[in-house]
Amino acid sequence: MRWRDLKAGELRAEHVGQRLALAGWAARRRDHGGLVFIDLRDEGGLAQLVINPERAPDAAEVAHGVRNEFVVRAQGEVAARAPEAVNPNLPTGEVELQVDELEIVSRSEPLPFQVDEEGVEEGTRLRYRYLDLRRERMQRNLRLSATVVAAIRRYMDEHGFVDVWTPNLTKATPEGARDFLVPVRLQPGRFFALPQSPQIFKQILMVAGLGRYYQIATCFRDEDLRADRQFEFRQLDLELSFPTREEVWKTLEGAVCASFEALEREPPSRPFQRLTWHEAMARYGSDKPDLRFGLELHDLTEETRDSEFKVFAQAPSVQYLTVPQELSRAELASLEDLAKEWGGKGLAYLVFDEEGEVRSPIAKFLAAEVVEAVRPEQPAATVLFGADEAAVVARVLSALRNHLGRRLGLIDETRDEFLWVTDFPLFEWDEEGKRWTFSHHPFTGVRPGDEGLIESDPGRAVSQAYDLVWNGWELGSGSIRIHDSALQRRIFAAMGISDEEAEERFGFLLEVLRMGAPPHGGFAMGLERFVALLAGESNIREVVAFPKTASGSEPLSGAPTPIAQDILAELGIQVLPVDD
RNA sequence: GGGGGCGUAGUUCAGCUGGUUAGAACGCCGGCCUGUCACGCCGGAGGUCGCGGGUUCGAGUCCCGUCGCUCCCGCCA
Repeated sequence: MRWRDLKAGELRAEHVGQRLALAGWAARRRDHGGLVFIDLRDEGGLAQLVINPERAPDAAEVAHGVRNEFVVRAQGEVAARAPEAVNPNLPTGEVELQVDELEIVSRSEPLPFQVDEEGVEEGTRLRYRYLDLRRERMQRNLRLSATVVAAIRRYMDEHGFVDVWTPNLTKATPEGARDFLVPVRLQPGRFFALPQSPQIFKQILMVAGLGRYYQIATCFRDEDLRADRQFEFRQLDLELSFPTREEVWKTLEGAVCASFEALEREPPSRPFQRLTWHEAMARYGSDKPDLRFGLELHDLTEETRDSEFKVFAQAPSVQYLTVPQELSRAELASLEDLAKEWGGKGLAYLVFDEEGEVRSPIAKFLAAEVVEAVRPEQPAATVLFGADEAAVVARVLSALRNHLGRRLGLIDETRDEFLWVTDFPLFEWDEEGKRWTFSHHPFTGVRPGDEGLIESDPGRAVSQAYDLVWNGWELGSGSIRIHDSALQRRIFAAMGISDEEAEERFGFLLEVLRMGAPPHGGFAMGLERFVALLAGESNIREVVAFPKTASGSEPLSGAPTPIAQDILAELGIQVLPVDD
């Protein structure tokens, strides 16, 4: 016996007159005492079953006992609905199945929430994820995700990239994110780490002569979770030998556009825009600016160096952005709260009214030239200032810019702005460790000509790293790598890693680089972020089948759990109390 | 590690300056109903107000602690 001859959602006028079987879940039952209607749902959609006691008394008896989310199988004849009975809201709305036989295949307890209900708390949804995933939105997101992955694979395969599986049990790397560790029974006291990324392996594959590698790679990072961060996530990981940056970018642009096309959407225009990191920081205060709106930052450090307003005069950086309307006192107060939340000490502002008159607590301290320098072209505007360390100013004004962009409706939601941010600094200063550390990862190439700066002026050295940004979301990053062992050692040395230490941690990589390493470079794009944006979701949990909560547990299974003493003992592990 | 928000029926929520028996909708159970599609009508069950402590004659409401969920900062090579 076939369970079904057709998916419920595929029932159409062309099937009228056919006898066939449908199977699925009873989404709703409308029991008129005599006639019973059941909305049958399966992976294809909804179709209406009609059970008429005059036609099928046994089936009607069964139908009265059907409840929401029972699994049922119905056999009958497809019939056209009377014109007044057509449901224009359903693709199957012109037809229905006149049921002869109805069978309850599987019963269901009353559900903790209704499948068609909106707004159920996420904790409840995750606890009963199998019910949550029955919902149209989640079905759509999982299918969209599969379509995108298939499109990316097809694109990579067609462009000569070899899909290579790299290990999930790898060597712990003390740098970077915290590792998830895996004990080994055969070697008690030793641990594998789950990969934060296949970075080193893909570089080794280039030395091995693969030429072009890619993988849909699962990565693990034991860091705090966010709307756009999970413990484990997938990335489109790729690497090329003898590439230019443009070739890497072209590959990613191709994979992105192939994804749009697979979803039958207008792909973004190529090549994507490019900004250097310095430009991005200067104009937007962010290395992942949302380019769908303006509100650019402007520098005022020079003009306020000798200002009577000490806050400005003493600040290493003074910048401002101009909001094209008069903001109220209350709005300014809430913006100040936001500024403080992001590390600012306060929020200085000038409000220009319709007549161009200035209203501000600080106006009297500012030289007339300064006020004139920031005076907006149109009256009725507010100028917001940041004055602090350059990094703090950037962070605060960028947060204000994003907030105001949304709040004032400046964002054109119909636009898609893809952006390459290039020329990141090679190092950044680690205030805590009082040393230079890499800003991307330690294998990132140096801009040709900047090698001398590694020792003489590390902060000014520019890397060959680049990020891909879509509407203010960082999709991923990559770089042209170091393929020279000696240069790699200099990078380690600049970060205060001794030769011995470098040998201990990365010796195998240094060795690889000594045996005919071709120039290489690549990229890693976060798949869940990409898919979430394509799906119009602002949280990647909405495109992950079984995500972890923000506190790092998985409500359906209850993981993680404690492990029995005897099992731990076999691994040579003793659990100590952890103080928070 | 830090800051903000939320927690009342199975679900989504209401519940005022502390005051009698904590309400609504949907869902669930029973009854009626032959063209509904959020079917309709009648009736019913269902609550440790997250948990613990405190203040008070009296706490869903105020205070302290704690747990869970969530957003953000730090962190995320």
